[in-house]
Amino acid sequence: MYIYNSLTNKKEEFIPIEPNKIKMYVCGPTVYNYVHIGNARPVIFFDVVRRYFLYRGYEVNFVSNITDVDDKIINAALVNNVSETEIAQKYEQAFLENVKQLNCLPYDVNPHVTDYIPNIIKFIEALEKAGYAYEVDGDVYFSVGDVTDYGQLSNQETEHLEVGARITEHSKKRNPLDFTLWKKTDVGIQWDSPWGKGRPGWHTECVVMINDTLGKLIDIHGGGTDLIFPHHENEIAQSMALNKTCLAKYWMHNGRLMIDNEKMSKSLGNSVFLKDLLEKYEYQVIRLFMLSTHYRQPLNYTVESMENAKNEVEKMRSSLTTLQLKLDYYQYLDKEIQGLEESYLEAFNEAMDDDFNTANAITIIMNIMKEANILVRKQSFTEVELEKLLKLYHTFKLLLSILGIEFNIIRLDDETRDLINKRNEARRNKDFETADQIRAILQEKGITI
RNA sequence: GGCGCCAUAGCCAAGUGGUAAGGCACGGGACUGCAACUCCCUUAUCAUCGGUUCGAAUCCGAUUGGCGCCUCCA
Repeated sequence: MYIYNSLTNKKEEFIPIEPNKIKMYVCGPTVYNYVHIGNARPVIFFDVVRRYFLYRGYEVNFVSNITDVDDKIINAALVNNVSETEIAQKYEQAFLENVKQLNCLPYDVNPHVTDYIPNIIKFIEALEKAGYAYEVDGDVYFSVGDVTDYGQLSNQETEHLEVGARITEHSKKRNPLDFTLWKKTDVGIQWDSPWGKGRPGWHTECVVMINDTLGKLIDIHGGGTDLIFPHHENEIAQSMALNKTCLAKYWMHNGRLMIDNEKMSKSLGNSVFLKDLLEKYEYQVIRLFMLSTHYRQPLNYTVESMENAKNEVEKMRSSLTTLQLKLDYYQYLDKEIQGLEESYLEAFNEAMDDDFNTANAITIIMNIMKEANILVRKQSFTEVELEKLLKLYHTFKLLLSILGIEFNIIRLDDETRDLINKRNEARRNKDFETADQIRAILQEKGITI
């Protein structure tokens, strides 16, 4: 298996630190508002990464944080005249609900910054003691200059970064690239610390929570490309300073989601909340849309591409439904089979092993669908054909489930089988009125024939 | 100013040196009592120019256009 590593800018063979075990961490949202559809991309993609690892027999420990301390949360609390906790809990709940609606597997752990304040303080103290941090008037900064290789993830040279960096006039930083570890505050939520009252900066939380939940060096750290600099760069700097590790062996970054070829932003007024999209489209459609493009490419959200995905999902549903109903009708659905359609599995694995090429993986699923559709059209089936159909059915279903796409298809009971028989008989007798009546009854049960 | 990405049919999209996967939509046809579903057929030389090569969408250079990051951001 090969994974593109942002740290080296190369596809690298994936070798877990511990055989068959994977520790992965994906940066989660800051819960100051409902998440937008851009947030859904890493959520869906890394869920598929996890599902694929599980399918390949790995044990996966999947952690994603909830950032519940942040300026934006504090502002939202002030504006609405409620506590930060209230804001954070409301939007965290909404976020987790959306994640569930997207049919993502539940996270193993969702660490919260507010639960890690003592650890964060300890971590900053250790950095200070080791000479990588300095205090100025109650603020604590990380000294970027004291770390070698700063900029290796984002491929930035320190001197060039300074040109574009915004240097505030009264900056207390020794180096404009230095970032805040602890921020002295007078307003909003705050904690006591050796440096006085304040709250932690953004970049430390992830390192501390990763160290605590997963360890000092994990297999995969994921997030959007926009987090590469400065967030992930600063995580690495802290980890190198204290733990002498680059925190994660493989750094994976998904491309941005665009709306009509424009960046999604509040100022452009083109943000779309995930919750609103979920009202418009089934989760299968959203997932297929998100997975139809390779994860490192930018993905453009348009009404047209959503409709496109919707049509595809309808075809998948109808194909799988026909397949299952046929097998069920012939009392063959629950039969045990040995093995699946190996050639499709191999092709699927090959696509996914190549840096999670979901676009190609979807093509393989389409191929299965095609073969099944052709075979299932027959009027009657031999034992061999039924077995083939059953294999195709299970393979189809399995591969879809790795993409997190599942369909609930009704099971037939004897009564329904009877109805189907009666309808067939009516049609043979050209009694189309009865046939159509039965069809309507079946339709109501969710059975389209 | 620095770093980086992208440009393939109406649309989405794979392919990264050996002669353009797949899907959606459109059109034509088949099946059907009608319909839905399904099936078959049809659709591009890969932004432009130049170079390397027996051979390039794929490598190199230039140009044009679009985008991201460097400040909170998935």
